[in-house]
Amino acid sequence: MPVTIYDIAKRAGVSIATVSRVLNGSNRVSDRTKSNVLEVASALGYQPHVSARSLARRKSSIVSAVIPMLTNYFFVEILRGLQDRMAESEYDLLVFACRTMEEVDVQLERALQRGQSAGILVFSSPMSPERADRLRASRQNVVLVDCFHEGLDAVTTDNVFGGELATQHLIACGCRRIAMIMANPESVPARDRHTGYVKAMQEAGLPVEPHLVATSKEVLHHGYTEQEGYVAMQSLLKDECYPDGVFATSDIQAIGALRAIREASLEVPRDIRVVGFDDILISRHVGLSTVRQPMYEMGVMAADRLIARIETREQPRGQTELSPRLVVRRTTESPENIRAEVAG
Amino acid sequence: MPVTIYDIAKRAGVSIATVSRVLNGSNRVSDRTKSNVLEVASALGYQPHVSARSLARRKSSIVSAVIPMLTNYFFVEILRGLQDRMAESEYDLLVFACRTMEEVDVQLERALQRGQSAGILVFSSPMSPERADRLRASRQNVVLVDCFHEGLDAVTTDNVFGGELATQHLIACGCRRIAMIMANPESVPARDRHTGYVKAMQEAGLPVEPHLVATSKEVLHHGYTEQEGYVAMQSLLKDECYPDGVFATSDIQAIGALRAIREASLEVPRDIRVVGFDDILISRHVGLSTVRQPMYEMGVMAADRLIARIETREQPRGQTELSPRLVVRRTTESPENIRAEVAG
DNA sequence: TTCCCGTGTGTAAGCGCTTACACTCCTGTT
DNA sequence: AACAGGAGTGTAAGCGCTTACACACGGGAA
Repeated sequence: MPVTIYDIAKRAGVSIATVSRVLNGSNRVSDRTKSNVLEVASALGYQPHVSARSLARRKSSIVSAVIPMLTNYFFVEILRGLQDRMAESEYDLLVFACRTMEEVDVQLERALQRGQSAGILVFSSPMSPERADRLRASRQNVVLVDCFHEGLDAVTTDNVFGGELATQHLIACGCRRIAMIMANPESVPARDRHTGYVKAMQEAGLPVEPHLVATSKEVLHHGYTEQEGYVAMQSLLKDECYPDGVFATSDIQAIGALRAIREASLEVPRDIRVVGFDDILISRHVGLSTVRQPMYEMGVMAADRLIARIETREQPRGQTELSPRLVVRRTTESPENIRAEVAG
Repeated sequence: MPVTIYDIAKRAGVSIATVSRVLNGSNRVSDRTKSNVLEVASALGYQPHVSARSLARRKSSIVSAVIPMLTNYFFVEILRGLQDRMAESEYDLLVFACRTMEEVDVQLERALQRGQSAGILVFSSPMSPERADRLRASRQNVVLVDCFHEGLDAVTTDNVFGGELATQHLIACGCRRIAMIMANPESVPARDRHTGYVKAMQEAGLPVEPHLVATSKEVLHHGYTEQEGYVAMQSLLKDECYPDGVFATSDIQAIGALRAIREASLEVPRDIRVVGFDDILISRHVGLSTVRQPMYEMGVMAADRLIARIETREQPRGQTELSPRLVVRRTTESPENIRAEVAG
């Protein structure tokens, strides 16, 4: 049986109240007693009982995160930011990972059923009215990450802007027939990135041709997969007048696209330039130009948001939108530069 | 303030004991009362208070997992198996992710400090005597995953056998100068895979040449990175008499190696055959031959092990070793087959 | 009828901790 | 010398739940 504050109290010759006060850093204890108690506690190897503590304090130190597609580097990175910040504030992270989008509601329900978490984070899950209602009805502290609903706290990136950045960059590289590889339009970020694409094209006076947009119908991972990128690129290449630039809604799709291009014996960036989205680990090594999402920061911000909400219940909605950043690499460099690089 | 069993009791006209009994599925309650209570409970939207419950039951429903390098698909996949199984048994998963191996001890300490978890899972962390002692001293339920220590429960794969499988396969493909790309030897699995490599080479009567083993000294991720694989392969290619087969201790390293080979204008599998380890998602698309670890199953087994230990405290050590499996893809196929495939 | 026993329910004592309130000293005023 | 007030500590009442034990009731055996 583990050591309790009673054991410490007895051994230190004080009451449990005093022990508790010392452990909680109350200043209403004499220095002598304080150091004595601390000494005994560590000698006994005392570890507070989390459940008892949160029961008495009427607050939990556990935060639940519902994460679809954890296989995705993007989420892992957010998770890291989240956890780092949460740890600083003494919160622990319960992870409810879902493989598919259908599983989201199941896991969400599990997370809500636990009740009494300090808060819940929901990642990248399109907010149907039902889902949003369910979340609000739970009366728990909720923060959305990479998804949005007015009426709920959220941390997102400006995906429209990201789409613009990518497309403008391709245009600046001299591309004129710019294609887009879209994830499943169920995904709001995918739609937003497409909006940015259209906006940039129009601003540049380029025609937006529907057959240049390859849209995934895949349900699994909302089509954010290597395979879907590969297939999409293949279909784009069928056209004898193939595109000279491609913007994919994610790096992993872009990597699939690169494979299709290579297999078609075309060369990047000479024949086709490619820009992805996210900036996952491997992109740097593959030399993929991309729009970097500040993933780690998203985690940090989400944590801050949630903590703020937990500690001061009533407060205005907080909706943070972070800006993505263009990262230029080999897949959009001008061929001369690359030759120079290889030579150098 | 949330609904408690008192509210239900009052509304249903019974005592809290009865409510509790109903909620816990005790059969010592009449059917009438039972259905009545359940009705009231759901009408009120009752959600049990986890902390109160685990305090009263003297057992927690939370399991902590300490995971280094969660960025790695391997871990995510194990986590999935783990969580699926844990969920079935009503356990929730607290995740302590570490980016570097140094962080392991920090997170481990955090996990242990929580105390009163139902159990702790430690992933892929070399068991120094101190670490093992710390774990045992905590008197908590511990299961190691992908690492080993006599005296602690563990779920591992047979890495020596995996190394043999890979090497034997390369030999069977006709390779004679077989190189190995090693992660940091700090990693026990890496060492074991190397042992398997040596074994297979010797059994085939092939010389084990030290300069054919490129060993990473990288600390981050123990060298299980694309970049380290890339660099290692480059160094192997410096030799004018370069290898005709390469076994890498992980797929991600193998992918780095493929890039180096491509950049050296050599062709896989014609000039060099490559085998990885793990079978991460992308390997299938890249066509990388590999030794598949049953990741999901590892998670499931680890969960089973831990649950067994939790529910029946004293019992013999349980150490499960799973067998990896060879997966043959393009990077080791004979060139004719590939031509056939492309044609077909 | 009396006794026994099984069934269903209530009472109350915790689980380990926090914290309001009460109390005891001790110091510094007046 | 009497007393106010603050510092330090203890007592006890919870937090929401589980569960041992007690008890009431009814039916069957004697």
